[in-house]
Amino acid sequence: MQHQQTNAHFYKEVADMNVHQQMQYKQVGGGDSVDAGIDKTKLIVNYIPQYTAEGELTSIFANVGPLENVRIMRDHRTGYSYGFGFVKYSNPEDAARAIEILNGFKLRNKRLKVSYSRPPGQDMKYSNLYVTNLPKNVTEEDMDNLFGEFGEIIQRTVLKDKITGMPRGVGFVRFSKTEEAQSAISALNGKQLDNALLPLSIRVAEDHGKQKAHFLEHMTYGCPFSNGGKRRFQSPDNIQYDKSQWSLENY
DNA sequence: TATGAGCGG
Repeated sequence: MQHQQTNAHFYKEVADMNVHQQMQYKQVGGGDSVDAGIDKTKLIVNYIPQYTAEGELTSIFANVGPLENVRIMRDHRTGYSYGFGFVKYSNPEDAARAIEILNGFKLRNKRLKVSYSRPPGQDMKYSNLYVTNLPKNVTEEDMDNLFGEFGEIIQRTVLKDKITGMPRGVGFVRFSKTEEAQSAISALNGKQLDNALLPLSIRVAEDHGKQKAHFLEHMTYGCPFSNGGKRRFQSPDNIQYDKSQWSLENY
């Protein structure tokens, strides 16, 4: 029984993640399964809160080692953040450590997900699926069992009624690859599940992100409280966050 | 009928 990691704080962070995140973490930590041709200095950061500036992300990631580049992806007109970005380190060892240390890092209302960026040109388009007519007692685990055989599930949610907390029979499943999502559609769309009133309906989810960015652009247009027609979201570099939660000296 | 933000320059 030998553990490589001895840091209790880090274990707690991992324990707080959901099962899928832990699987992903092990995969990255294990290395072999995702190695083929990836740039070991380039990371993708997901679940970046709105109103996070590049400077703030830099101040977090630069604690691990020197950076080449930090970028948060935004709607180019409104500046509305898509909630993910890229961090490039000078050294691959630092990038690996950043995954270990900062994956799951709590930033305001989110937990950052830090992982290696995929090689360019790998196709993830149309890999997010919108599912309806799920059984009313469906759980996240049921979703994993139902969809897991068609590929690597990146993320899934069962939408719940805001008041009762009961599943609404609606959910999202995001696969790693286009063809995985496609095969799930072909196999499961129209399938009658036990406990469900109607046959499953599965479609590629629409890209509401762009729509929302566009909508918000019109919100600020001509609004007396907007900043003089400069239709950009403020991304202050001086947002405070609680550094006490993640002292790097422990690592 | 639809979340939160999973792959750019």
